[in-house]
Amino acid sequence: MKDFPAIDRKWQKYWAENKTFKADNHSDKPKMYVLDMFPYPSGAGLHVGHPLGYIASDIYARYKRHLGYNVLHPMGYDSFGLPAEQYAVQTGQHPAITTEQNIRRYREQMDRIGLSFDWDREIRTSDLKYYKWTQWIFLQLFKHWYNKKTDRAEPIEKLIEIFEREGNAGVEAHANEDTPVFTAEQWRRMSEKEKNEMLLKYRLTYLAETEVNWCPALGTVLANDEVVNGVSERGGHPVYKKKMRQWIMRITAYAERLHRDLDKLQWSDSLKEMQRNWIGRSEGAMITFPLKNFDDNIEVFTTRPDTLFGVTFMVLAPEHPLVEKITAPGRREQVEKYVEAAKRKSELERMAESKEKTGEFTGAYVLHPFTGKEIPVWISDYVLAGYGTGAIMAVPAGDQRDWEFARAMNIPIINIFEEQDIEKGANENKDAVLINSDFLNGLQAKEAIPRMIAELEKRKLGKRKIQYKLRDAVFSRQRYWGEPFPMYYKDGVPYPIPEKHLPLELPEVEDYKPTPDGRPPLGNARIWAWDEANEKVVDKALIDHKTVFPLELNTMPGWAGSSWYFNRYMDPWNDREPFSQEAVNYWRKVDLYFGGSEHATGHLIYSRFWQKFLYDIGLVPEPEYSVKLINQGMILGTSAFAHRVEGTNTFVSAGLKDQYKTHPVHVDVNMVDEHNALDIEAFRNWRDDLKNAEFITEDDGKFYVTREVEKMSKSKFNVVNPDDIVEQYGADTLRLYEMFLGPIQIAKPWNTAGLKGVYNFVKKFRKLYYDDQGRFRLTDREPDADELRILHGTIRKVRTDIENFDYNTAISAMMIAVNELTARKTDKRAILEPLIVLIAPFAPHLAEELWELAGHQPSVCRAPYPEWDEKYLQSATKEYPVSFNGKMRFKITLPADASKDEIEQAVLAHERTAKYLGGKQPRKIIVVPGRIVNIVV
RNA sequence: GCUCGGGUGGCGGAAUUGGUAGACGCGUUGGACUUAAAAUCCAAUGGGCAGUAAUGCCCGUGCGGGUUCAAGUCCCGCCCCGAGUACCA
Repeated sequence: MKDFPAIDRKWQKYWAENKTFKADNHSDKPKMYVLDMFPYPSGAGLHVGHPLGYIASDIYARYKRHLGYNVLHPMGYDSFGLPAEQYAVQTGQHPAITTEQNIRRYREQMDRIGLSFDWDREIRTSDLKYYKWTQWIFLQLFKHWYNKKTDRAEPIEKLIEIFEREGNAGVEAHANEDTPVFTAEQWRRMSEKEKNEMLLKYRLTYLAETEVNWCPALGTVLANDEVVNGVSERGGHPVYKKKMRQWIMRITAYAERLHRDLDKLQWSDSLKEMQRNWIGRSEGAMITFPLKNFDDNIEVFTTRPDTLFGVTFMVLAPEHPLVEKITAPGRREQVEKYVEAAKRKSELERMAESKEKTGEFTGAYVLHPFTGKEIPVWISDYVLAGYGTGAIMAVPAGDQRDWEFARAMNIPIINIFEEQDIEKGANENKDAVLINSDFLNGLQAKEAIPRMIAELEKRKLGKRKIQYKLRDAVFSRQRYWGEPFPMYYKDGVPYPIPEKHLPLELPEVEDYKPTPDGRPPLGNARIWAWDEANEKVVDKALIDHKTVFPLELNTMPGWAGSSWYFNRYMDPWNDREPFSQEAVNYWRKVDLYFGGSEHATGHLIYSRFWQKFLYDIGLVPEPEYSVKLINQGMILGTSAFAHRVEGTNTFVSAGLKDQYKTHPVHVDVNMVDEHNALDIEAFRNWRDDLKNAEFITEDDGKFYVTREVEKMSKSKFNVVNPDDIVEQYGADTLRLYEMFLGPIQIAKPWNTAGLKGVYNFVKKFRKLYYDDQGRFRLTDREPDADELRILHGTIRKVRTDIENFDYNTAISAMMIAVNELTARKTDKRAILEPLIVLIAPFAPHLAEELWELAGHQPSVCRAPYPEWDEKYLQSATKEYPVSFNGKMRFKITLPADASKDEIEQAVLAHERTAKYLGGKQPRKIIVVPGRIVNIVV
């Protein structure tokens, strides 16, 4: 018998040479698209946690191939990214080289696990042939606008036509807030520059001076999902608000559809909920408050228009554009000081101080739209500039934050709720009955809100409004290692490079750092200007020339390439379009997507947005590319700790540590055995400072460590490398064990000791096919009823479990079957051959080996799963509901072909029946043809 | 704080959605084989009580109530853990 690693190598080589997993774009078989989120190839390589999702999807893909599907199961690399660039800054090595090395390592590790990818379709986002089309899609976004009337993206030419015909008054678009109204005549009189600037306010990707998350340490802006708790997700550096001219994606145009279509998705509740929260849809009203002594109004958004009569003050965000204009001369100094201070604070500081409410009175007043009463206008940083209008109507009786502010600033509070004590806090309960509220008196929020909105709309004081938390996504990064924007600037206005000249290739630079004057790294590129007349990239020294213009210096963010890659896999060789209509109409969408939930508010929302855009412009046939998604949970590390006696170089074993004052030290898990005993010699040699360490051992002379579950990471010395496992036990054992650990959706700790169980199973499984002399042997004898029951019961269980991704219980079922068949010394082909196919998705290497030994063509891909169903139907078990006097009481499980007598006997024997009848004999037991058992008492 | 998950042996986890709780695996204990160890195989393994024994009984799914012939599963009220989010008006 060959050892397992030898079998692995044999079949991995076979699959690669025969392109066993090549998917065809033309097939009569039903199609199945199984996709993993592609990885960023980092320098550290894969640890045992990474392949979890790949193994899970691989099992599904292989299983579906057995069932006769044409399976598309591709893999690639999200290969633009920060680490390669940071490495380049330090060493001067081109990021492409680092990336190439890392990819090679990833590929090697994936191959060793026996993953059935169609490598002919491999894509890399940093590949010229790929990012050509990322740039192309960017240009399409630039060339489209969002028409609210048709609720979809439309070509910008159509908008220009409308402008020329009738101006923009009748246009309902998702456009910038500050877009002025103009007539057709005004439009025609605009200069080219003015026209372009106007159109920019409508385009789905636009250039705008906006407040962005600026991270000085990384030298770049960050999208909202890249800022976590006020610091950068990568590196944890402080993040500040800063105004910059940036490319922005108008994702808010799709907010409603992104929200609405979540209902169509078979994602986990938590994932959908995360996206819902991120989109943050809330229904309410826009209300206009006229300013006293000014021509302007203050507009606010509120979800509680019913509390309008409780307003006692207004609050503007410090950044609100009206602040400067309306501040009274006597208040100017304090207000300016407050605004300055707010600007200087980092996100983190602003959050840290969130407990205490601060603010300043502007000296201005608005008039209450119904009562006409004067209401003071304040500024405070508890109102966010980026949400709603950046201004609120404050109702201290109904909103806790307003209540706190009112208390802090000594502003009066009007109670507008019946029988509610608002001495200690606001009443946010919507069931409270309104008082002091004119025509709303006596109503609850449920009726009062629509009443108030109707009244506001009637009097033209406000209107119904749906507000989203989702903001337009900043798309510019001040980095080198990303897709260049195919844009150049003429007269300060952006122009696209003609599509036929794509890709705009990333230029060489001498230095990957930003330029000395603070421009992005592409500022270091010499050949980086666009010659409009000759339509080519030229030396930027020529920029003085009339037809040569500067190119964009920013690059696209990491999520650009990952927002459409799933479509590219369908037709990755295409160099005339991103993918052919034929291919995309055949594969349509991803049938099953595997990935981590950490992408909920990043990749998974941006890619849905791009898919909807591509759908609008007729490039893809589905508005959602991934209806079914499985989130695999993380595999955690089990860290080991030795306990050092404080102030000494003496370590004390776990059982004795309570007798000393100690602190824990991470120990490399590879130096600890499965009983938690430490290899003291290895530990001493691990680091210089441990050479002379002393050890207080336990009575058995051993030194024990303590264990704790943490994230798997190099710095915690708890990383387990899949290569080591594969080398020792074979790939099949690793695959089975990762799946056996628990449900794939749940985070669970890795424990190498448990491997033994599945390794035994793999060995036992193989042993079934060999006689006592170690010869492969299958006989053609007829199987008996027991053997058939075991086989088909297992087939049923494993099949339903795979369909539900309950791989751990599927493996349990196979373990039971193998134990039972071993006990019976089964050697029949009719039983053991189907079993090979059953285990093949989990343990493909062993399955191939046995399948070949059994005399079949290699590659179990064409094994006849469906044929077995009939046999299964004959021998499977069924559930029989049992009722007492017609009322259903319980169910018994028996073979599907059980006779009437057998069922009667089973019911009588059933312990619970006897219990329920209290020892009485049933008058009669009726077994009805519909397989319902009725007991007449 | 809010939202969504989840609490089952020493451990990872099962339980066909209201029907014999603890499948399967690890670990542990005992046994077989062996000069010995490893490997392998067999048996036991939630807790308690009674019995020489086969076996029988009681208690047990975070806590307290409830519905039901029957609750890990459903309802009400708590406690704890995890994830996301954070002054979103």
